[in-house]
Amino acid sequence: MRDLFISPRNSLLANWTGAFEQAEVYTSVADVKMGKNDAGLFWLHVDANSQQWLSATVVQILAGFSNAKIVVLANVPEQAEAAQTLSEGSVGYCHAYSDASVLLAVKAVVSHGGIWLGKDLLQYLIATSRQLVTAQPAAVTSALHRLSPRESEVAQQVSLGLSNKEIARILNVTERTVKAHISACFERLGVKDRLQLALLLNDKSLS
Amino acid sequence: MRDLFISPRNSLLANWTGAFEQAEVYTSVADVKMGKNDAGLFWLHVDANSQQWLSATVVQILAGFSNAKIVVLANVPEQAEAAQTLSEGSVGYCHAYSDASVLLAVKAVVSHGGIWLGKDLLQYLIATSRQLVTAQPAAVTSALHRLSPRESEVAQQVSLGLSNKEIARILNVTERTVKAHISACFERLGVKDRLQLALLLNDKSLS
DNA sequence: TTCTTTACTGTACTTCGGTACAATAGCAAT
DNA sequence: ATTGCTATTGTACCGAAGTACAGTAAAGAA
Repeated sequence: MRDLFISPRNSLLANWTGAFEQAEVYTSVADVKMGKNDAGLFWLHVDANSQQWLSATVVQILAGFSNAKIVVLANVPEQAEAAQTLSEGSVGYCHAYSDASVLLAVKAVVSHGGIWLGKDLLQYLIATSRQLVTAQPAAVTSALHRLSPRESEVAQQVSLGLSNKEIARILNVTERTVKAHISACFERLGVKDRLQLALLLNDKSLS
Repeated sequence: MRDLFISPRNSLLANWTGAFEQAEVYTSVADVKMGKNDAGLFWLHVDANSQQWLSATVVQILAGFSNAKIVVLANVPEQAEAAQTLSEGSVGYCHAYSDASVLLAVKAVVSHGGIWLGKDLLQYLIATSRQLVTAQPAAVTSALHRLSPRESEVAQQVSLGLSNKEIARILNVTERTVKAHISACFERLGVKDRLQLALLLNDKSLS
């Protein structure tokens, strides 16, 4: 099966030819020469905010080639976009910077009739689906419960966007103490910096 | 990675040993002898109406073996059961009568950090999730529209918690360029650091 | 009493984020 | 042709964030 990469830019070309020696790269579907019934795997490389182009391109490919399969490579993976494009007929959605071994696995799955999604996205789908059936308590509270009272307090201020200095002033302790609490939060919640802590406590984390 | 089949009966033994010569078959997790940090792929064979046993077993395995992965083989696949067990930490769910080639594919996927689901289940998940992930809040899209395409892309990666270095690698530009885009975002959106940018794009406006 | 957890602080250090000066180049509109 | 926006990169610098390796003090559980 031919591998046809449709990309507005060439930044990831090396990655693709590394995965598939026969990879063909185009900037537009219109450039593709292929029989209506030939089998082809289209890899659509999309930037953020390209939903319209993506949508139109998927329709165009599926209308023009009856045995085409489409996998979307997203620079900025997003659940809504994934759901949209999969419902329009794509059979895969993953990070654009996935390395060669992943691309090979994706091809193996979709060429056998499967659908490929990244782990984060899948778990998100599973989690949200379950919410529809059983309204679960927020994961946020369980995260906060793994912290000591003071740590929890500091964590919440971090998640509002306050700096260490500001938090220290508010709590009337030294900045060093704030750092100590924050480091403890990172350790206990398994995150690596204050931004990820904030995302976690704002319940925007996918992992 | 060892393949450990946990099954109440031996009816499918031949199938498994056909797929994995080294397959080990047990009737209970308690019989498994394995170091706490050894890597192992547990295949749990479940009948219909075994949700409780399944749930308990998954928890037991994940608690006892830190590098274990779990795939559920269901005699009677069911969406609710799949969603349940996947949310508890399983990384695969498929038909117990899947043939050897499928089992090998499943192993390939999960050993690379993926999740294996059948197509029906996936589409169910996508369909239900779409109801939840409709449109982004207007404030977010209007914020993104005040940025150039590249800036918007970078901003969204920031709001996922990525570091400058990671973003640079993904976009295949230098860290300096990423910094330039991010600074431009700050200026245009009137925020002062990446954390507030992330909160803004996650629609958690500051109080 | 000893052990554990929590809260707090100090010094020194490295890394990361962000800004201040730039500059080059493409592309589109006037 | 000039103007303006976008994308890119460079060097240098400063301050914030975070870690390493400490220590003190109080309270509650064993």
